Amino acid sequence: EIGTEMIITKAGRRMFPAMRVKITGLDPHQQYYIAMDIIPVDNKRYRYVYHSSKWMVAGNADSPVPPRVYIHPDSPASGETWMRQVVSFDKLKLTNNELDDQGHPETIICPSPLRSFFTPCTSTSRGFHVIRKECGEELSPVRAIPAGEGTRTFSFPETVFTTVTAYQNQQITRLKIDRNPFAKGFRDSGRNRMGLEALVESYAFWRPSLRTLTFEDIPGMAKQESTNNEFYHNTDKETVFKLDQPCQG
Amino acid sequence: EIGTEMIITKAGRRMFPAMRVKITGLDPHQQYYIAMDIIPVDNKRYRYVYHSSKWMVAGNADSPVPPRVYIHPDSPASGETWMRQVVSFDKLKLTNNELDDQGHPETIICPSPLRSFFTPCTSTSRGFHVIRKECGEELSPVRAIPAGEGTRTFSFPETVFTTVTAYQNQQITRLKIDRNPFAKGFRDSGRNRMGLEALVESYAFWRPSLRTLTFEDIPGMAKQESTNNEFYHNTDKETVFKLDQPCQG
DNA sequence: TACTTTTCACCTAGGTGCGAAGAT
DNA sequence: ATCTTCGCACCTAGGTGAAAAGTA
Repeated sequence: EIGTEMIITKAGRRMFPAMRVKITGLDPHQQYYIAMDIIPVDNKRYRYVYHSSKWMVAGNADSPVPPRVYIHPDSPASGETWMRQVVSFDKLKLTNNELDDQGHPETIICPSPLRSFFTPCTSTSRGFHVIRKECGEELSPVRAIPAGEGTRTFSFPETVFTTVTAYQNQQITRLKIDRNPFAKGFRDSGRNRMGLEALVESYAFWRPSLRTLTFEDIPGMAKQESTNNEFYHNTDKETVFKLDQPCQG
Repeated sequence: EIGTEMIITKAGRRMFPAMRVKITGLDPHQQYYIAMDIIPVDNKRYRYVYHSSKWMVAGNADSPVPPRVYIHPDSPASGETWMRQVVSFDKLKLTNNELDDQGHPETIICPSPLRSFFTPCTSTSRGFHVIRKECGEELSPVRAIPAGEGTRTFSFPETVFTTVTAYQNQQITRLKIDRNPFAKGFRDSGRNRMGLEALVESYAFWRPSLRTLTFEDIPGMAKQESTNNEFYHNTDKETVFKLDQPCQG
């Protein structure tokens, strides 16, 4: 699998594709928050080496950034509401601006390594959080998500990405231009489109466009789901950042 | 005062200007819904008579329409959140489509008289509802707002409007074009702009662009505020629809 | 040199009133 | 004849990557 790249800017840039999840097994009458954050895969910094088309370790990450949580704008809502349709995080934005969104952090999430010297490739993965709404308790974008009984976190190792300020891998640029409606202005009509389907296949992020959060034990929500959490402590980068295999040239 | 006009369409049309309110006196830690609906001023239907620039009674209204409530998208939220800034209903839309929004009535509100033969002038006024969030209770766009202890309704007689499918009073058209950014393409640069400030003054809807909902007794919220509710049972239309006094010609 | 920020043309998405066409 | 609907040009608002300019 190949980790994809996400642009980060000062003003905030959307992820593409956006995370979309289907939720099953909630208590229909219980209120829930749904939130998302991103966590670093390791404490390394990476740079893209063009001649080998590989991400290489290039030092250690910056000091950790204060936690930043994106609370889905429909929160809180009943389990029934959440389960009725696909939950999309398309309004979420990535930024490298530590200051600005302290005050009004509506739709902005902060990636861990910011203003890194080289292409920041301290790749991040996402955790999904489903929090039972307790009376009076309120979630804050600038506090970490409360761990414990009512919180359950899901993560998807294959949705790893690299934060960049400019795309490094040209195949990723092609995919973004081809799939993102807002980039239509850069599309090549006809030629240069060959192999795009194959490209999509090699990027796990794109392939199953929808992921499922399944709750089998609703009332307690105590049993923590561990979908490959070892992944995040994996020191072997090669399993995360496999070499791009050039598709056309 | 002169009642303004609002376009209604099948797809739904925003009100302009949108209702904006400031809320004071809520319990900061209590959760509240805020909702809005519109109610008919009387059961008459009106038509606009051009040569006299007046709205005249032209029969009775259609049978009443099922209640439709617009729940502010930020609902539910804490009193603190609601009071922090101005609450705007700019996403609310008016429609004459009874069927379509039964299923997904997110941002659509249904005016009482629909498909009326003449210009439907069964003017409607708005009620603002602030509902304390009870545990488990959920508000529905297709049910009437629950009356009683936790609900409090405000109404502003001066914000009466007439639902139309095409503007009748040309002065209102001028005001809309001049003030609504989305109608910029129809603006006359320079001339024809004289007297617009005076026009705004004569339309109560525009004048205080912000209204206040004040709660003096928070815990019970039992005392029902009656801001000129007699108005809505007033049979003298002349107090509602005064003659437009042509400003320029 | 190696990264980051800014600006820009080009899109999507959707809110305007107008005028022609449709409906009753 | 009177009202409603639809398509349209013209806006606002904002999401793209490219390329130029900035930074260290």
